[in-house]
Amino acid sequence: MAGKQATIYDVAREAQVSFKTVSRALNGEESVRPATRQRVFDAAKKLNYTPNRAARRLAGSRSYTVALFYDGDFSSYIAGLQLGMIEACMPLHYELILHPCDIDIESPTEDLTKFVSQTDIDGVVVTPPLCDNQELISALERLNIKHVMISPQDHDRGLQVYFMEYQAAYDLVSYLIGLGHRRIGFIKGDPAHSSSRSRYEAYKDALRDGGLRLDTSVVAKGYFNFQSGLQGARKILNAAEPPTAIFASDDDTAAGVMHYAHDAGIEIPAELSVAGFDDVPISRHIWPTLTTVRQPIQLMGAKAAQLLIDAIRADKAIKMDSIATILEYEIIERDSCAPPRSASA
Amino acid sequence: MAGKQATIYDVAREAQVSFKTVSRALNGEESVRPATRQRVFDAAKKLNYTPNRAARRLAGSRSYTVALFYDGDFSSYIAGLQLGMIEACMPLHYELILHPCDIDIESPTEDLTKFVSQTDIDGVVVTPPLCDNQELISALERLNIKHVMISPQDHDRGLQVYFMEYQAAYDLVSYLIGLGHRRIGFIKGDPAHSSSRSRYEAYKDALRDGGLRLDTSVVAKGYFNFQSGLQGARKILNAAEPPTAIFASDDDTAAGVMHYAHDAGIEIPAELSVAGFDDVPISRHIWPTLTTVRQPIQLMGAKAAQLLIDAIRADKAIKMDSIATILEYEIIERDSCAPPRSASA
DNA sequence: TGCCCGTAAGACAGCGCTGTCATAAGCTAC
DNA sequence: GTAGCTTATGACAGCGCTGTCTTACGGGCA
Repeated sequence: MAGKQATIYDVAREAQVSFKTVSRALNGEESVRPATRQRVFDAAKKLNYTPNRAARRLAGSRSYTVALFYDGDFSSYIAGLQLGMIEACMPLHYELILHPCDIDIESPTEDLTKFVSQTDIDGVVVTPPLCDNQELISALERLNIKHVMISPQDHDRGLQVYFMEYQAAYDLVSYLIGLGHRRIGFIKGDPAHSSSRSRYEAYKDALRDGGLRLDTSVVAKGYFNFQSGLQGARKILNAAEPPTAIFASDDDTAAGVMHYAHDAGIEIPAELSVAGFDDVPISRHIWPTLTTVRQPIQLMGAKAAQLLIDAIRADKAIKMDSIATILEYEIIERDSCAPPRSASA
Repeated sequence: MAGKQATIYDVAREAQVSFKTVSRALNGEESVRPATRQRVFDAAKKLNYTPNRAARRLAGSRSYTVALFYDGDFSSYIAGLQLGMIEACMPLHYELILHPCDIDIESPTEDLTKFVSQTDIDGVVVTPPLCDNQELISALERLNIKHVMISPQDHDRGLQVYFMEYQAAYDLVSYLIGLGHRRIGFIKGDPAHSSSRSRYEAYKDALRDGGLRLDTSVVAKGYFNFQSGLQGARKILNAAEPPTAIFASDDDTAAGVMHYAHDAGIEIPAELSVAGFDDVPISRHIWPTLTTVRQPIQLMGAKAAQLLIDAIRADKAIKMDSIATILEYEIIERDSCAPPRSASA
């Protein structure tokens, strides 16, 4: 049954090295010969060894714990990042703590400072829009807390994981244009998120490159949620000259657009094409199924955690060269987009 | 910044006793003179002392960590439980670990045994369907690991948190009958979950009590997912005598039903009423919005964590009698249900 | 051949607590 | 006043690791 948990001494005996060497090998420190390292790994595996977290924390200056710092609801986006992070943390024997930033009560920076001093974490993954909060990022740098940003605006500073948002949005709008749409509406994302801006820029650029002109009467503000979709659709579809397609900045917003269209008796995709962004589960469950861009969310979480832990370890161990990890996206064609009626007629 | 954390030695010096006496006083052990105890408390307070958890864990027998044990996807149901648990654990200085049970690779019992031996957790919250796995629950009892079950089948064994599933489902079906429906279809939940059975029983009982007869040609199997809804709807709506309403065992399934109906050109709710169960976000985003039963998921998580930690702390007497927390549910009326056409005509 | 130096591995001292045992202090009973 | 007991307090040894210092080894170079 549960037997006794193997200790570092057991592994040391098995691998015929001192326990300190086991510690070094397992923590990815430099000065261990590859052959020795392998022996240690084999022994650890054979004994099914897991380091005792309490002991590591007590003895070391590190806590072997990283945090996921987010703001707002625990959305499926955050859930996906969390799963990816757990996946990456587990084999490296790191723990993950979730930290919802209580932005209503105090500034993110204060909240973070308090949190870090209380929990003694080694690093943090910062999600949008917090990763674009200059004050917060500066505080992290000042406190010398390792951090990885997810999809930040500024790609030249710090550790980060992102994918080509602009390019993805550009491709999606181009796809709609390719379908024959000449009037394409847009619902913006939350202005606090930098990706909102890049998606909007991509939309404008794709229109221009497709020979179409920007008409702000079919552009609505939004906040990456269902409500925004509802309201944005109301504005856009009641414009003097309504569009034949709407690109919503995320899937929840797109769901809102579709909801409004259904209520108004507008057929999708015959009368209106709708495209979203993210590929969260709802995009598959909604009717008709939603054409969208797949963000590799879980993978981003995993990469972020890896990058973070590498950085933490690099303080005294193997140095990592990569600063940014750029991931692939994919346009998922489903049923909510089709050529406009005028084109097919 | 965060100053240096005071240790037990600092408190001992301040209170002019040995550090062991501090430990005793602070842990509420018997043999400490009241005056001494008071001195220790005052000193601890003055220095703003908090015991170091890593050290306690290492030296003592407890880990101050609990786990959430689940099987399958990280659904919004699990996410809700997690949030509730975090909420309850934080103020009690307990940590939460997520543990997805790798049911494909090995038996839940093996997986759990390995997990427990590796992580040294003090307790675990077990979600459906794992909480109905007799072997697993017996293993927990045998290993003397404190555990709380969420919505288990057997309400007479162990610690648990649940709400009146049967009653809720009964009420929902009665509501449909009250609307005038005489033929009501049903899509079952995953047979591995005990709640699937109670929902089905409730459906049958409500039909009977409403003077309707059970017709298995409008009952379909299901697995608490979108696909099941799609398939179940195909079977039920193509029956010789299709129903005017369908009660799906959960919201995802209901979303599948609605999807199929839309594809088939069946109007909701004019031609078909659809009801779900759970009140997950999709029920509000789908069109039309879904009538469902709200489970207090997050609250269940919080209560479960509380119950668990209480049990851990009260370790002295191992109580085998069950302690249950029963929570309230609520029927949420939205747009997917209406009187059947025949009744309104 | 001998010296220097870099690299791999070991020795050892804690980290801040808890558990166990030993001891000092107090208290009763004669 | 002292044996015989209870109760309060202290001493001490770890828990299983990490950090730092030290040593053993081997290769390059004059």
